[in-house]
Amino acid sequence: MASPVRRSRPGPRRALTQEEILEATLDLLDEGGMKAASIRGIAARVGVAPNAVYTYFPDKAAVVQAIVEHLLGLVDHAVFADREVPWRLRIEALALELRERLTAHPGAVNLMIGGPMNGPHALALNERLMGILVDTGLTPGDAAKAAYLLIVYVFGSIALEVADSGETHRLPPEAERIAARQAGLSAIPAETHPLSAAAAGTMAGYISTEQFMWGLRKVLDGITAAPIPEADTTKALTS
Amino acid sequence: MASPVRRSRPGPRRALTQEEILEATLDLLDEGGMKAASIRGIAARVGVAPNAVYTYFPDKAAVVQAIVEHLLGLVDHAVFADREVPWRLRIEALALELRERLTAHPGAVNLMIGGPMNGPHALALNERLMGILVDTGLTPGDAAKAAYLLIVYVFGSIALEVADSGETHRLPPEAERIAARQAGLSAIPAETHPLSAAAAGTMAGYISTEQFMWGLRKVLDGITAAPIPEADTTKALTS
DNA sequence: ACAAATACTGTACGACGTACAGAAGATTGT
DNA sequence: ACAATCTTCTGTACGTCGTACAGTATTTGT
Repeated sequence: MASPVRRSRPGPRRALTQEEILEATLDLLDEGGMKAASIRGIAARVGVAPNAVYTYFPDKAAVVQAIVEHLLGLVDHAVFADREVPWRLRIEALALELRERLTAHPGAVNLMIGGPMNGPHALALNERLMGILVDTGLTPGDAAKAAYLLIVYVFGSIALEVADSGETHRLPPEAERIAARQAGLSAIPAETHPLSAAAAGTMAGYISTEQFMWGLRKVLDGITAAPIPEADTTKALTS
Repeated sequence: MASPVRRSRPGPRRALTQEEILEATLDLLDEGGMKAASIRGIAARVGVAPNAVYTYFPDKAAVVQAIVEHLLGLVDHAVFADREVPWRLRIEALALELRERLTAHPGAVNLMIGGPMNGPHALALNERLMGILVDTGLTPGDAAKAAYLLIVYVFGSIALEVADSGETHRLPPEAERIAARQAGLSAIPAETHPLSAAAAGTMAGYISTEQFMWGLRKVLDGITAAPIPEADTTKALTS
């Protein structure tokens, strides 16, 4: 064993902390989008030479991963542990919280989808979701599958939502984005796409909170619904 | 009006086509991942100077967008138009087809989530899904919402699946990826995360076809399930 | 034959991630 | 107290990226 607790090692004191770098990165991400969050930009903002960042993180991918973890850590799971609250409410609140936290930093969402979500906070989220789901009587196996289904839905919604606004670093208000979609969708030719043309109004709201909640409730309905026996089409498809 | 059909304009004949460039890009994407699909790499592969690519596309973003459209275009929607087939089967087959087409090019999936999916093929997919859903008796409004729910689920699943494997340009076989996840998840501490630790086996299969189909069926169950009246928690949440 | 329009090449710029070498600073053993 | 040692940072540099600019070659319509 080496020295059990090394209070300090020889060498100058660090001018920064990992947190300071992450804060700076998040600021840059919010102000200028993904392309502004460069190693050189981060270094400039915290006032060091570009390569000094490599003292704190081995490479840029590590910074990105840490940012993702940092953001997931902002979600206070404990709030949703109260078993007095109906379980659907707990999940809906957790999903909304996640959506708010993440859409506040659109640039970071793309980074999140760019790599595996293995970190401790991602695991904690899984544990929290499973905890709520087993309370409903689901078996651990089904609870895990349902937890992932919810994760896929929430993160998929968020990813498609921020992607819809393109490279913007700060999402415009929801009403504005819906109006922009409305304008774009008004050009749908009714001859070739009658259904979409008729539902253009609804489609403009694909990225709305209302659609998010609607879909979430359908997912929750599906999780609790009795299985449909004749719907097992596995054999027909994998032939 | 200018000349209605300009067969050819002055200037040398083009040495390439947009399709050739897209093919080359897709090849590079498959061989070397996102970072290999550079303008310079594409140009080298088709045998021109880097900036010659700008004759066919205004910038790299346009190439990316075209790639996404190209991939979506590979999905043959017409196959799923047959109303004789049960609607759940049609949607499941369409979802599986999409998943297969897209996971075949993991590098392209990240690009897809990076920008809005406005193209004609994305719209065609929406129209196709709505067509199947209105066949079940859904109103056009609900059909649109349900179509987007399905899109979110399918693309979210795919995005998380390819993200789980990191930067690999070609996805390893499913069994291999599951085993890798299993190994990683075996380190979950049972004291702090008892549920996850107990369900590690199921969690390893989060990226499996089985989980994909399980979730899809739950979503379909949710879409067809009778609404749960007391589950309307909107007021409690938006207070 | 000539002028106009187009497709390409050559070159170059700024920004990126990051490797390498060296200088400055803080702690340790003596 | 001093020197050895280890760490943190700076300076510099390399290779790669997207792409702007100017020039050259090729095809067309007149």
